[in-house]
Amino acid sequence: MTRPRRYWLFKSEPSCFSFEDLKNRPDGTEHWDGVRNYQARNLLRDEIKPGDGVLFYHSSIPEPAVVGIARVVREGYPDGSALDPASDHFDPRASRENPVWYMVDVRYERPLARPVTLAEMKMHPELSEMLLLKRSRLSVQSVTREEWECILRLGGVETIA
DNA sequence: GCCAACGTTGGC
DNA sequence: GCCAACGTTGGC
Repeated sequence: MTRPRRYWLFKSEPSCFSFEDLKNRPDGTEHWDGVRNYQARNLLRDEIKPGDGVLFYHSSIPEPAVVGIARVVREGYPDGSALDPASDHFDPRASRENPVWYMVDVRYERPLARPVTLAEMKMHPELSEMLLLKRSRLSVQSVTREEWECILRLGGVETIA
């Protein structure tokens, strides 16, 4: 297990797709599709690379929290759900020539020994600059190495060396 | 369920 | 290019 080069936080509503759901995938991987925000799209298309670390965050629940760690296993490629009229994420502007939206693949790595809640993050001085606390709606966002290590520590996980 | 924040759309 | 209207997200 190598140390990730860069770190990210991916949000998901567990009623839609949870960390457990990722764990239960036959190969532990999932296409991170359906992201429909340009800033997040740019990260998925251009910045997020295999080997990068992902904090898996559960949103829109009574106690929002980072619950586990995943790993990027495939870099950005066109999000086919935008082309599928049957998909909730269908976008008539997207085409094969101009995919508009991108996704990456992530793989389950490990749960935190205990979830790190949003309330806890808000109280921790080291995390006061986290994008999560400033731009709560951005569903894919960067995390600094210091923030990553702080959250793993709070979550009872030894830093991946 | 409410509401603030914020991204997108479209008229001008 | 501005900005009002509108839609969505997400914490509470």
